Amino acid sequence: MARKVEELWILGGVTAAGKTELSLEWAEKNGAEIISCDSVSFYRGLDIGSAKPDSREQKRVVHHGLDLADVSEVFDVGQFHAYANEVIQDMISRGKKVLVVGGSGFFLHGFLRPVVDAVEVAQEVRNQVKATYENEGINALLAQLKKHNPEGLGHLDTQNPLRVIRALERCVQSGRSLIDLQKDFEKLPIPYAQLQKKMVWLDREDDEIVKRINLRTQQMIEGGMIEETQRAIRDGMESHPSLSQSVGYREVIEFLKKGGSQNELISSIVRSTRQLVSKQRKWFRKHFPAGSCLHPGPEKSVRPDHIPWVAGT
RNA sequence: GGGAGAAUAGCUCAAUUGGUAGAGCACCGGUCUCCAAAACCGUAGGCUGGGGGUUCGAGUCCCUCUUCUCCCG
Repeated sequence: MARKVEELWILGGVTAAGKTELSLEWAEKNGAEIISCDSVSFYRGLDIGSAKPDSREQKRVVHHGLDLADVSEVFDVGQFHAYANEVIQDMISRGKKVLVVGGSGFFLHGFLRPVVDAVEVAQEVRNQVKATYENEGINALLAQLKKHNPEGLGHLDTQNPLRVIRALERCVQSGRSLIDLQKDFEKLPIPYAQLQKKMVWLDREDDEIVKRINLRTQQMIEGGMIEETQRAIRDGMESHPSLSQSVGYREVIEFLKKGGSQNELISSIVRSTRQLVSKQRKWFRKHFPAGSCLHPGPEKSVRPDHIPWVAGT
């Protein structure tokens, strides 16, 4: 008698492809709860610009992964997966199906492969490395890194300040070399291995996506995204290292500072949203299983019972 | 009608006294172990508005045509 294997349903997809509606329909029919995997929807107050499911939609299906942090604090992939792990255990113990929905590649990656190790960098180390970078530049960081890594820096992108900062933090914190840390990292087990992953990602023809992005951006601005951004700024979003650079909010912040017409604002948001879609497509093609791209025709929606789920690893 | 200026990559603009056209952005491709909707790297892209002239050599100087902008009537 085989024991029952629980599933982890993962619905990915590019921005504006229609993930939200499809996820609600599928979850309703299957008695699932949803874990949102959207790096901007994690934050309280960022509702319109992140296209967060609204209160009516949240009433249709129980949602997790929304409103977990303030815009002044960083909610990183490690924290997200600590959270997701707990929520998933709980959902399974309550007999609920688990549906992960989102378009944030790096955060989705954490369901498929290890993305964090055990090294927890203390705030003092973080501050110290940051101060060195700000006062002395990236070369000072590389010099320190070389002391910690007589055998070389492995695959580190030495031109990318963020990568170098992260690398040095981990070396200082752990007292170990990058190559050493890398070896341990490679031994980490596949996450959520006890669950059978069922994956699909939603995409649409470019013309169709552009139409949807145009419409949606217009609606966001009319729906109060500028005011939402002003509130978020007041709550400290600008001190957040990546949130203030996120698609849409970045453009509104610039609009608030430099002015300009609303049409220019909208077209700049549309442009960066299209860039995001392009990056997302590349990510899904590379990291999701072959054949897991769901591509409805123009103006078409997908029947939730017709989703061609593909087994993931 | 008269005068002035401009025309260079998809866009905005560079190019010392005339010496085989560069950058930013966009596009396309790629990287990434806790800021990832971020950050970083790379490729490609031009008969320099058309035609003629001067010169060893013209984006650059001269003539002409076209288009656009501004000013005066």
